Amino acid sequence: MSRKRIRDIRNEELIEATIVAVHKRGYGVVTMAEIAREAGASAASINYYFGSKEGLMEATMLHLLGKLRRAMSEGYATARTPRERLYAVMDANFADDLFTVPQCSIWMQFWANAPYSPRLSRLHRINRARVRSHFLAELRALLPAGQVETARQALQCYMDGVWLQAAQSEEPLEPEGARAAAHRVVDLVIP
Amino acid sequence: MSRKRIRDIRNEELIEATIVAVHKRGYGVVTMAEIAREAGASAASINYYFGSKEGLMEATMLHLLGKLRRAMSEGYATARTPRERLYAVMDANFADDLFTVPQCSIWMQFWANAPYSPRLSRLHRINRARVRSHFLAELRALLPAGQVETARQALQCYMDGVWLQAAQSEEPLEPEGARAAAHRVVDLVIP
DNA sequence: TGGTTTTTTGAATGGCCGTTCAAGATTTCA
DNA sequence: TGAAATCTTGAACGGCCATTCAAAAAACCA
Repeated sequence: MSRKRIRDIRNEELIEATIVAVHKRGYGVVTMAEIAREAGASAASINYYFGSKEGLMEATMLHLLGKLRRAMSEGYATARTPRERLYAVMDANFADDLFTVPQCSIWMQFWANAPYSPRLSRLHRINRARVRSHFLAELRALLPAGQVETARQALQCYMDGVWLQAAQSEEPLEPEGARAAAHRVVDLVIP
Repeated sequence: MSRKRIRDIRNEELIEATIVAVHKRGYGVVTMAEIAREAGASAASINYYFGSKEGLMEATMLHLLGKLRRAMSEGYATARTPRERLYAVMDANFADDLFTVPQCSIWMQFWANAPYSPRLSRLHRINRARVRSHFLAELRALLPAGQVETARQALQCYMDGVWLQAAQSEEPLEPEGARAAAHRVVDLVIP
């Protein structure tokens, strides 16, 4: 029991430290030593737990993707109509505990590096396909077939674009405002 | 005369090589030697012309931003109505000689690294503000004041999102299709 | 053509980083 | 409690890279 615990605690601590350190310095520049310092540990212990720098990055993204997936499932559980489910997808992406500058930063770094790392690009593909199919399922119930794909692209690209912009922000974000704006965009696309 | 020429020729060659090399390997990972090899030159000569790796990146982005600005000006010259000018902004962003995988890759790397480089973030701010004001000017003529900001965000984030997605593509892009899709999105937002 | 300026580069410099490993500290549990 | 398993880390290793510099090569011009 305890054997599992320590590993889990360290994993979480190191992943949190990774998010902060990568946000501060950038994926390509941050060093193992900096991440370790952020976590109050040593660079060697990161390799003990994650095997390599790339392994740590993969674990960090897995952590964030899981958070996103869970947030989306929760929203789906209470939404009753297709439109409410579209809102729910947006709300999950702009949830209070996801839509923060450090996490948007990480996402940005993730996107930028996915093309050069098979392990990251695999995660990227899976996540994107999942969001895409959620959108399509709801839009098909709301729009004539010919408009579904345009609307999906508009909404999905909008979400990515908002994150991209958020990663550049020098002030704390306003998740509530982002959700409200996203709802208005949904309403714009689905009159 | 010739003195100017050689410098200009090398600048252009090295910038083209930078686009290709960064696309292949990623900004954070690509080395001066790789860029030099792509250009058929030596790493030392890059420093002779650009002073440093950061200088080269700045010059490369300046080059791309210039291309975008010129494409946008040209489109504006022939557009007659606000809606046509919105199309023109989109068409410039998805122009044949801009909307290619290597160039979208560079843009992605640019976005990801802007927060960590004052020189890059300055360029980023300037460009974003310019696009923003173009959008606002046209949208104000087409929508009630209360809807302008939502529509602007929808369109601008859409553009960024499309580039973000394009940077991940493993096949050549279809600029014509992207422009058509962008027009449909404009029509969705401005009925 | 010959001297001057501009361009090019190979080699040297100085530094940094991810990973490994052995040894020590801590925790576990019989 | 004491041996075994787990965790932690300082130090060392091997490698790589941006930048500099002196000297050669090329271009220019009088």
